[in-house]
Amino acid sequence: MKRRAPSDKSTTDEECDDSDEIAQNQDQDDNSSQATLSESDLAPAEGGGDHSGSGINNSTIKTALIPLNSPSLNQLATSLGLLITHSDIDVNDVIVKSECLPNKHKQQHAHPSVCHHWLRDSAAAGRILPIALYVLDDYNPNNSEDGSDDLPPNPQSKNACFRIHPLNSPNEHLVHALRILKQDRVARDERWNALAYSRAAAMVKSFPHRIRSKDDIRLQLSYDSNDTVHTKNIGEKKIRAKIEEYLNYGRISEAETIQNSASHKLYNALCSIQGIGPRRAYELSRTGASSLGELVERGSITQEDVTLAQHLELGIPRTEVSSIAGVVMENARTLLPHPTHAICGGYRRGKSESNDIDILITHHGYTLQQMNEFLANLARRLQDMGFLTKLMRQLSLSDGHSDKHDYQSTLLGVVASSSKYGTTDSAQVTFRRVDIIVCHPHSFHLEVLAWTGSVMYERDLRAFVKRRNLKLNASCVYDEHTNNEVDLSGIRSERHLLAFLHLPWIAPENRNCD
DNA sequence: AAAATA
DNA sequence: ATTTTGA
DNA sequence: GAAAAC
Repeated sequence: MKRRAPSDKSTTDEECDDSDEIAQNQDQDDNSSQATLSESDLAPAEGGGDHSGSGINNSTIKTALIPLNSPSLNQLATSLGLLITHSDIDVNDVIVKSECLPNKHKQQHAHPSVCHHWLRDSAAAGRILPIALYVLDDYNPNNSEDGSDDLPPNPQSKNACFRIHPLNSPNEHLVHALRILKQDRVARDERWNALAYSRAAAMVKSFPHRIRSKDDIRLQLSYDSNDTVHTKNIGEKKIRAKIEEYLNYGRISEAETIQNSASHKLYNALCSIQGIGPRRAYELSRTGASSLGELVERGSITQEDVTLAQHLELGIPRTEVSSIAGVVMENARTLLPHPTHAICGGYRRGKSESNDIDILITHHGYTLQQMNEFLANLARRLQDMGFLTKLMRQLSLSDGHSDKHDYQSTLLGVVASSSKYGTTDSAQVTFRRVDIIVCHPHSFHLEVLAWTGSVMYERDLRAFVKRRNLKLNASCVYDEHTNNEVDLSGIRSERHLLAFLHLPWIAPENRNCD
């Protein structure tokens, strides 16, 4: 994913063909975004007792940010005896100070109660969520599977997985400048600073209109009592200053300096080499060398690596992505009757050029074990025919099954893609990075979600569900405390999955947060 | 570097 | 003021 | 166990 140099100027529109084989049709009644609170939702939280604490006991004081434009939430908060005060940061928001149970951890209550995250999450979702997932006692995912209606996106959310991030932003320049700053922080091994810039860039990317002045930002966001604009993920100190500089002068001088520095260029070149990540690139780029060539001569890297990197740096047009996937699937079908597959990654997000090709394959009625064996066979087949030329992650294909079923379910490799009209024979081959992933059919939609990205979308997705004590990875969802896996066999589509997780449906083309 | 928590 | 930041 | 991979 990071393989893309700063010049990520995605060339424009190309109908993102929806030849996704994943069914994501789902009837949603789009009625009530002004959800009403059903009795059953409220009941468990009302332990009884007097008013000012009503049900929620008097341990700690937590705060939650709630948008004012959600009257039902305010009403709800009041009915629970929560204190609502105006924040001095943000006029459109209020701070709810609630007496709330300590979140997580073991509890020995006689009656069910919800953690304060419920309120905050409801605020984030812009609507009142069912409490089932927030009940602190035994959580049973099956009795809360109500959600076949999409939640609306929330442009003001701090979480990328609630916002819309189209492929092309009207503020591409600013976003690009922020990304350069991000890259620089990565290069300096300042991981968290880099994350902050990524978040800020994603936030800007989600603005639907061109920003020319602070007033433009106000239109989408909120301001505090001092008439100062405040935007989530854009702090008051550093990043705010950079953006103001941009608004005033049309550029961020630090970004330009970075972009012109030789060490920055060398660092990026190094990172594009397989097996060299931030750490080694950092080390090598400060050995005094000024070019890759020099490092090759010193023996730090090989010419072969450099040449391969040059191939892999080239964007892959959509047509080629689907034709490569076609070759893979054609061979897959000789080993497996009717596979289900999806092309994920940037392709699914609608990018006109991809950095690599992510193909996800499953099969109804197969176990993960069987899928893994299938993948090993597929790998061998693709290698034998000379299509798959390199395996980055070696699959141990000890054909005699030695108990140790150490087959893997992801294949990271390189294929030789003959650029179609290659009139000339040998020379017209381009090497492309391909990831082939197999999974259990029950986790298919979750895998699709995970392999579609973007990185920031995934990050915020997982951060968000974690606050409900759910852990999510590419292949399963489970309860953090009980370690019980959530049964996903009833999930019919990626969209259904998102509804199940109480997340809004963001079309893949709008997950381009990075 | 920013936001959440204590 | 300290902790968290995706898995 | 660190780095790199997604």
